[in-house]
Amino acid sequence: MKIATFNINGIKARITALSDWIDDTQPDVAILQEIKSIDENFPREIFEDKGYNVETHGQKGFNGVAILSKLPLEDVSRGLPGDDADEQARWIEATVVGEKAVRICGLYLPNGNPAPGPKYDYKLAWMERLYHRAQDLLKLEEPALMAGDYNIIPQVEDAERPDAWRDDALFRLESRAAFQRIQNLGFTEAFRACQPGSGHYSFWDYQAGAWEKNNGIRIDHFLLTPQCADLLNTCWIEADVRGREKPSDHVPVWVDLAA
DNA sequence: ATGCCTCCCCGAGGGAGA
Repeated sequence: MKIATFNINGIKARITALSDWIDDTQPDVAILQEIKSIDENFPREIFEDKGYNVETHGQKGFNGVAILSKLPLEDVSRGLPGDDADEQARWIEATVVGEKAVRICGLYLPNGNPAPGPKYDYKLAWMERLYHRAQDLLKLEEPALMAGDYNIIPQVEDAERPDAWRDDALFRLESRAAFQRIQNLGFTEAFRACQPGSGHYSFWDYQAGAWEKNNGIRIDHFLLTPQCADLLNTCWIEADVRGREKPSDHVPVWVDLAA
């Protein structure tokens, strides 16, 4: 089962690029972030016509997540538990049943800048809720993954210019510690399990020729439960998508599971 | 980089992103 996570930076602006990418790569499951659309305006029929089931959790103007799947999406749940007052659409989960059942959680973790400040407090509080959801997922002892735009640069080798990010919400020690703390529960970070070394990025800013200079960061991740990690064949970043016509500023990250 | 683009809201210019 080939599963991709992709922050598309607006479904309206990315319909053509996303549609072409789906046609070319044929993911079994595509986990999307920043659809920037309410559910009613998401062009679901474009993807249904390609054979995908579509589940969205959108809101007006920004944020918004979705899952596309060739296999049925079962037991769909929207919103990260732990704060009923949180109105931001950043979490969706569903079960996909192939050779094995896999619980798929799609997430768009808050950016958190400027840090410190209320937006950074929201990021850390959201990560605390994520920690608790991760704990509950582990208790099921089943294949499950949490994938998406984490807005976390895990290590210095995940940025071309780490010094420029030192005090940024994506790289501050508190942010990285919160991400590591979730992994320490027993999750496998799929890309690092497959590929050591520096220079592998999933985001390049639109500004100042970041793509041309390869001034990127790696912030889109897969975390796998032990039962899911046992199924991991490979994980890779499809970086060349960033150089295509009218690209998102993120590129797809993939896992191939024996499921 | 105190944002050099891009996206959204709409139908001008501001908020948000990372």
